[in-house]
Amino acid sequence: MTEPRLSEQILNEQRMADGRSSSKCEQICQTLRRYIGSGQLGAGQQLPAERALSERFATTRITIKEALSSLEADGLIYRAERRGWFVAPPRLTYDPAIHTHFHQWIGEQQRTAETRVLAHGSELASSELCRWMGLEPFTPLYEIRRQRLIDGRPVLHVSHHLLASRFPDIASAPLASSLTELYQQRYGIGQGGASLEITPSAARGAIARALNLAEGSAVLRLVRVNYDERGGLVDCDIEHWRPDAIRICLDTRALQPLAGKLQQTRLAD
Amino acid sequence: MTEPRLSEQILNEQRMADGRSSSKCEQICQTLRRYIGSGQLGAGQQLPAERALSERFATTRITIKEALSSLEADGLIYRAERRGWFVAPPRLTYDPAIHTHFHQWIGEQQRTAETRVLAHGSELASSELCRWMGLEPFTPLYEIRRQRLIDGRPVLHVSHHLLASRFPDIASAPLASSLTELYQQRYGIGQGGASLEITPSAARGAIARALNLAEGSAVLRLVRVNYDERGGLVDCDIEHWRPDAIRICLDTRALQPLAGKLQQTRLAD
DNA sequence: CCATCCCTCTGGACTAGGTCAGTTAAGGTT
DNA sequence: AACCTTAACTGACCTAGTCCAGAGGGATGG
Repeated sequence: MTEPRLSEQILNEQRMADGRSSSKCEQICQTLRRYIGSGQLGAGQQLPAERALSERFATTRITIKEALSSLEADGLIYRAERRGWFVAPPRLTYDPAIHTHFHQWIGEQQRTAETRVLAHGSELASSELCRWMGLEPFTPLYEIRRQRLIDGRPVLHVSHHLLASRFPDIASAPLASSLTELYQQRYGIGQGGASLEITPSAARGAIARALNLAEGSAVLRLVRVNYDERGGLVDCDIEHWRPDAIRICLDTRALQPLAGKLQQTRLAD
Repeated sequence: MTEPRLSEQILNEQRMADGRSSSKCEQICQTLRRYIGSGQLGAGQQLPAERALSERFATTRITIKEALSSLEADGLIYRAERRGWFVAPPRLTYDPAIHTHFHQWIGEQQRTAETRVLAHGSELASSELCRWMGLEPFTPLYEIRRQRLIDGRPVLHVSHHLLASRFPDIASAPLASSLTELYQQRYGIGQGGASLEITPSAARGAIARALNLAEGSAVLRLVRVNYDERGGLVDCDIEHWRPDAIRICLDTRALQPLAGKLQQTRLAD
């Protein structure tokens, strides 16, 4: 038997995982994980302060911090800047193919949504936007930066970049509600699919602040270029999600019959 | 003017970002970022040791570590356990709709690929697998754990779970090459789309070791349930990617004409 | 009733070291 | 040429604090 077999190898691994005295940091993680898993710490509940935990686990705050960061990366807990650590609520399911209104979509998952406009104004397309949207340099755009909260917790920072030519007088519109609806009702522009780019990234500056995250902590970046029903360019959304807040689900079975068409579109870009 | 305007607000922010003396950690990040951006540190090149950096930046190793971790989260650099820090190569582009063979796909992006079998053997479907694959409890499966390397660097840990009934005598097959090809040539099973779930997660145990990552560091988990051309279930892959190694791209424009069908499929599940 | 001040609690950021365990390459041995 | 030993070097992981700034609650004053 030259090949390793699961029955031997994986059992060994499990034995190791159980038997081997793992690092202190990992022990703390496991303990907290069990508390959360068993429901002794419920969703939304606050954890003891870092200082308190470091005493109870007989270690320093740095080690506790590392353990908490690790659980945070896993999406089990989240931090609220200078307020404490909390058990994370379940993730939202995001299906890029079904683009309904944010508030409706959240409502369907029995959660409450809120949108705040951070800033908005005219701009010229940056080189990155030109690449994503396939634009000429110096194309005028209109930028809208928004923050979205679920159950009172900020989970998303979006920067919308609209084709200025298609959205005259957008500044006077109500920007805190659904843009999809606004596009449809005021400009007669409907949804006709999008091209997406999903990249694990790090939060910096305004984005970190908007999401209550530390500088440089991991986020999920989602660049979304939206098209109308006739395939015309509409806008580009740069979304930064708290990594614990979502799960992206999609199904390529429906795509299959059009694979040829898709590849043509890609080559044409 | 009650609404905030980008021209004021965002410029202020930029001024702040420039003018405000940011944290030491952030300064280190920026300096290294510039070195990498300008090409003074090229892809694959090793950074000075943490101790050396802490001297040059006149700070402690903990601060340096934090800065490096932050750049790691961004995908600019990566660590090789106890060997040092290196500038990360460009990300691979992963299109879930176009499922070609791993080695071919990597080759197209001018990189070299390698696959290692870690373990394999029979198993019974876990409760999670039952949920993802829509199986009855106690369904026999065959698990194959593999590690995939690009340009010699481990970037992916996959755990394949095949329907044992469809793959008799799989243990004797060459598992280090393409499974897609094996399915087709030996079992006459082709690719007919998949359902995906993308979740930011944390690496633990064997996965962290296989990817040369620290316990609890961020990874991208991709659960992929594959179907054949007639919509029959084939297998489920649980992929854990180094977050700096990929970028997921997809296009829902091709999906649009079939949106009705997709929703039906979803409801039927 | 409401605004304001202040005080306490929280995490954020940092210093200044330490020990331990893999990795690696150079040198020596067979 | 193939193997082993060794020592230097690396990050991993840890201790034991300090100081700071934001968040929030309670007391106070209008």
